[in-house]
Parts: sequence; C-alpha cells; structure tokens
Amino acid sequence: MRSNVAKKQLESKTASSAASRPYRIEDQIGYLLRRAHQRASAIFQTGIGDPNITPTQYSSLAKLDEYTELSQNLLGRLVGMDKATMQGVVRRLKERGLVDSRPDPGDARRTLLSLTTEGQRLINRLLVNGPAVSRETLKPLNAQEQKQLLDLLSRII
Amino acid sequence: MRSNVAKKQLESKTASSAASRPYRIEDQIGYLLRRAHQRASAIFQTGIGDPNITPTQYSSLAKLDEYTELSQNLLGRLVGMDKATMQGVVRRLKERGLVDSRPDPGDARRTLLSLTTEGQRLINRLLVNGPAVSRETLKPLNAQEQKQLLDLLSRII
DNA sequence: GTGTCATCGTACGTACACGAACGATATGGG
DNA sequence: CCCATATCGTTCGTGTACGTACGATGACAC
Repeated sequence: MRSNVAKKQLESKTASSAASRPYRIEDQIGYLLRRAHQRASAIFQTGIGDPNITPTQYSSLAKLDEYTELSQNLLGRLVGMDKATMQGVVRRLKERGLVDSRPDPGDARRTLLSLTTEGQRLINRLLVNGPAVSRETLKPLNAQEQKQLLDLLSRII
Repeated sequence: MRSNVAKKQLESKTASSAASRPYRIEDQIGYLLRRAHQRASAIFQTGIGDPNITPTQYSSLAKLDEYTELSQNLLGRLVGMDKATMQGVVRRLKERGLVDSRPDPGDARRTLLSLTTEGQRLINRLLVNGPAVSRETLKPLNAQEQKQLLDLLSRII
C-alpha cells in the first residue's frame, strides 16, 4: 500500500520528463546481460561439439593453444577470471587430462600450465565450431548491428 | 605443432576475404557477454544498497512488488530463471523472511509467493538505487549508444 | 640480513544456472 | 471413470563466480 502510493508518485513525476521512462527490470542493462549470457551459453553448449566443455574451459584451452605455456594467474587475467574461479577450472581440466602443469623454475609461487596432446587435439577440433556458435548467437542482428553490439559490449567491460 | 600449421593455414585463408577476421576469443559475443555480465554484477553488488541481495533476488523481489502474488513457476518465467534455479532463490528469500508462500487454493501443484512486510520495505528501498546502478554500468557510453545497446541485447534474447 | 609488503596458488562458504529424474497433481480424450 | 500426457515443485550433480582467509614465496627498502 505504501509502495503503491510511492510508485504512483514516481510514475507521475517521471511521466512529465520525456527522457526518463518508468524503471522496469526488463529494460535494465544488468538484467539484459544476464539473459543474453544465458542464451549464448545455451547455444555454445549445443554447438561447440563437446557437451562436457564449458565456455570458460573453452576460453582457457584456446588461450593455452595461443600461448603454449602460461602461469595460472596470468591465464586467469587473460580470460577474465578470478584466481579462485580459475583454480576450479584448471583443476577440472587437469583431472580430464587436457592440461598439464609444472612448477615455474624461476618463481616457486607460480605453476606453469600447458595443453596435453589430448587437450591440443580437442581444442583444435572445437575451434572449428567457434565461428558457427558466434554466428548463431548473433543471428537476430544484421552485419552492422552485430559489429556495433560487439563494440558497445567491449566498451563497457 | 600440428595446430600451428592449422592456424597458419586458417589465417592465410581468412586473410584473403576482407569480411572475416581471424577468430579471437576476445572478440566473440559469448566471451564479451560473460565479461560484461561480470562487471554489471560487481557494480550491482556495491551499489544496490544491500550487499546480501543478488541480482536475481532483486529481480524476483521487484516482480513480486509489481504483481503482488505469483506462482513460483510463473515468477521464474518472468525473470528468466530455470525452475531449479528459482527454487534455490525462493528458498533463500523465504529463509530471510523476505517472501511468504501459501498453497494455491485452485491448483494443488502451485505455490503462491508474495512479499512479507520486511520484503516490501526492502525492495522499496533498493528500487531507489536501481537507476544509479544501471547508469554506472552504462557510463562509458553516451545516451544514444546506451539506448542502442539495450535494444540490441533485447533482440538477441 | 631483516622486516615489510605484494603476489601466487589453495581452501571454504555462498549463490546462480541448468540437465535429469521424481512424485504429486491437473487436464483432456476415450 | 480412467488413462495418457503435461505441469509444478523438489532434489541431485556439475560447473561457474567471487569474497575471504591462509601459507609460501618473491621483491624491495633499510
């Protein structure tokens, strides 16, 4: 009841200014990002070619393919993951024999990660499907809009 | 080694067509959505006014404020959450005394959810901060770009 | 060399997110 | 009325995601 009064007051107040519309959850950037990320993950899972590989695992394997050898911490920074999160991702990849680790000879705090032969073989295969997954996710937009969306997203990160 | 050969072949192949650039993880829509969602969540957590309320809990409380009473399943559809995920969110909100439930008199499968007095008071307070959180998240973009991003995101959901 | 401070990896707790399986209930066709 | 089918909510398992705290190591000042 108190809220209804408050809401009505807010509505009449904002209705007068054309620029600000009423606050709706569905129009908020955080909500839209959550939903869009959900859909992208679902498309990834069905299209990447291995249902047991997650988006974060895929990013990690792809970065190791690119750099050959990386410390766990640096890998985390490159793929935008917290070190605590990275720890879990790496542990699972090691358990599956996709990633190997050895102590850094120059810095005893570091663990150097690299792909195993099997991990190399897997990421080579998955990378083929990557473009199709992105294409499917962006399908509702035309080429110019797709480019724009990627640009806008990278600017709010 | 095998991958390096493959990568070079891919590069030289795609370099010839101007439209398709080399495949980089950082430019993929899924990766950008994950990073953008991370940042939005972080801003939400520090700005919404209660560090113990998560974005999904906030959406749920806001929808209950809007509709007064909803079944758990319908609430899940309105905020874009799986029923299994919804179950955990609702359980935590009930444990904290923010949400109440009663059996649907007309359908014994359903549970009707509503805000408690405390839940109503909390969401009224948090909704005040909602616009500032969205504003901060979109800060790197100008007004037209902000509008465009919201439009593009809603179209790929 | 010693103390101070930062960095790296680990461990624990909390909270999404979803697939799969399950039991209870509802609904429509026969 | 009865059965097939669908829906609703729960439970289990796996995997992010992050805050916090911790111990080991490294870097640097003094």
